[in-house]
Amino acid sequence: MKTESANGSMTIGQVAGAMGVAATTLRYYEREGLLSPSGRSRAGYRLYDDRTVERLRFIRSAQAIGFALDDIRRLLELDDVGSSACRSNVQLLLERRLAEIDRKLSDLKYVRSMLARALNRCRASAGECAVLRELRPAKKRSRS
Amino acid sequence: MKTESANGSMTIGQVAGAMGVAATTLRYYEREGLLSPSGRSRAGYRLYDDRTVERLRFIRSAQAIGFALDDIRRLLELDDVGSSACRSNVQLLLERRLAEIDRKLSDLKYVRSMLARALNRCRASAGECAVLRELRPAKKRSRS
DNA sequence: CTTGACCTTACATCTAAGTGTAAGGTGTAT
DNA sequence: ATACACCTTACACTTAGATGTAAGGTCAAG
Repeated sequence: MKTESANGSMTIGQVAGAMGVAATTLRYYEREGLLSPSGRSRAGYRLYDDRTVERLRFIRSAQAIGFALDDIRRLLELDDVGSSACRSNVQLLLERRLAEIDRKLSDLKYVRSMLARALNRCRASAGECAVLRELRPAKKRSRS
Repeated sequence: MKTESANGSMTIGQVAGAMGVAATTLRYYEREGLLSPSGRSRAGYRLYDDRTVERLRFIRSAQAIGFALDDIRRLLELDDVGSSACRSNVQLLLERRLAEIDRKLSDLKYVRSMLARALNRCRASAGECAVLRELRPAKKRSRS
């Protein structure tokens, strides 16, 4: 197998390796209509180009923040229709999604502040815990 | 059933109604060790107080931004040990989680910018689409 | 010209997070 | 005292998002 990846055609394994996902996952995404290879080799191997990689990055990011593949597919379809199709409901859907993202953003900030508060309480309390002291026998404690 | 909810004891249905989750989901969370009722009535009904509601809010927020219940349980456990337990690994875990949240934050910003860009393209393109014009027959278009 | 890493399809299985169902107890309003 | 909304447990089922398995084709290297 040619190990070219800067070019516009990489195999499923190369994409998978580059993006840290399983090749089977890419086939799964294809079945679900999220990500098609740009073409096939004579032997039937899937061939991907750089646009596909970008698309995959979007999918994984959207997934990481809690979007279902089904939602993500719809978002990608919006992008796919390009400038040619009707826009009235597209706009509406995008606006709803942005609002949803902003809700997630505030959830994220809420959870973050909870954890940060816990971490502060943790750091504030007495410097070291008993177990940790046990593990470092020779070091004398600086402040009683 | 007494319909008191400002007090420190509400039934599962009241909590569920207030938070917009199914009562069965609360029982499920209990089985999974995320959320216990503060007590039981003589008849065996679960009774929840305001702290439980706060906890539920955290669970739902964390879930919304893509954390698994399993992770959330661990985070809640950190909080539960309070100031009494050993802290060495707790601190480490909190720091890792905060880093993860910050990663999610950048994913969120990335996806948000993609959608916002799409929305802008959408708004910029020709004002109205054909279907929308069809639907409003009597209104003359202001800028040909 | 065969070995071994990679690819193909099709189908079965797994996990997380619920949801549904059955069979029964509770509490209060009429 | 009975209807009705709500609660209980226990267990089966569902859905999303993969993962694993079987049976085979492809290709560069030795």
